[in-house]
Amino acid sequence: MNRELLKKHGLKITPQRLAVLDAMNNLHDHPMAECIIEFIRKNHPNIATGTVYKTLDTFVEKVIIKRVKTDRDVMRYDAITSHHHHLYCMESDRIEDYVDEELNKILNEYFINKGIPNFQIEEIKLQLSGKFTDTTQK
Amino acid sequence: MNRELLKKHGLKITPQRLAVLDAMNNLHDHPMAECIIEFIRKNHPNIATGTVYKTLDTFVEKVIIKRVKTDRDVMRYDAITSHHHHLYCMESDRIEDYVDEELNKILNEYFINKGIPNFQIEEIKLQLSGKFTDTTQK
DNA sequence: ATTGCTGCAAACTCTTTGCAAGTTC
DNA sequence: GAACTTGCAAAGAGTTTGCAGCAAT
Repeated sequence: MNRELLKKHGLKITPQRLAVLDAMNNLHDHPMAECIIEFIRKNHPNIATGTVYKTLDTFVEKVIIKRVKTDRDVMRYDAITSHHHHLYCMESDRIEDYVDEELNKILNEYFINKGIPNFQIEEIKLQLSGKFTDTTQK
Repeated sequence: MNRELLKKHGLKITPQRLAVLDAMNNLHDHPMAECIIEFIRKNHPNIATGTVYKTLDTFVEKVIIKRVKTDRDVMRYDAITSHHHHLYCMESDRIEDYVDEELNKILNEYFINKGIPNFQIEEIKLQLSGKFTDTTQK
């Protein structure tokens, strides 16, 4: 539950923070701040832009969410779930998660054996660029 | 040579464009626009900020360079060389190229066999986040 | 001569900041 | 009541745009 999530990270429980978490749970497509604000304002019309940005920053700091960025556009945010990669279409600017444990295993083993000089790996993330071939636009 | 590169892409050869290309050749660390401008102004003090941005956009369009973006900061640019991945340190914000043909081969084979439903892959790129363990700060 | 490019400055977008007033624990 | 959080509005950074004049072909 969201209240416990906040408590766990030593954050005070406020309607604004709950609203941002709620938005993150409901907006699945790596929303940008603007979408999050728009979503929240439906039920909570007076929330300030600055508050949402501050809240998102706080959550990023506490690793409740992560930032995502493509080569083209503004900041987006990603609720933390399992370790996943991104499928990205340049044309539509759509981003989808891609989870593949088999791939993670291969990559982990590969780098454990090989290593990289002067670099200690903490996270391996793929960005697969290309085109979505389904018709349902998200 | 830079002049031929421009000609090949149907772009007029101008001192400003040559200067941007020269900067890209000399600045190896995925420079941001600001650094590029600063570099160029050493020899070419009157170049306009807007011109550099326009030139970079033109080059991105013609695929002479690419955009790179981390989760934190501004746009950076990357001279096109061979297919490479990125090592990225969150602390220092440093980015290095990582070239690994063996890895590319493994990834290509993996995805040729496996495929992704509703997605046609055009490019596979890794971002390896972690820490640089050498002392020479770039 | 034609087309394309540059410089300039103003405008724009997204994000951050400062602070007084209000909430949460 | 102490510490933190919010709303607001203004400022900031980075980037884009419009256009008159200039340069390249």
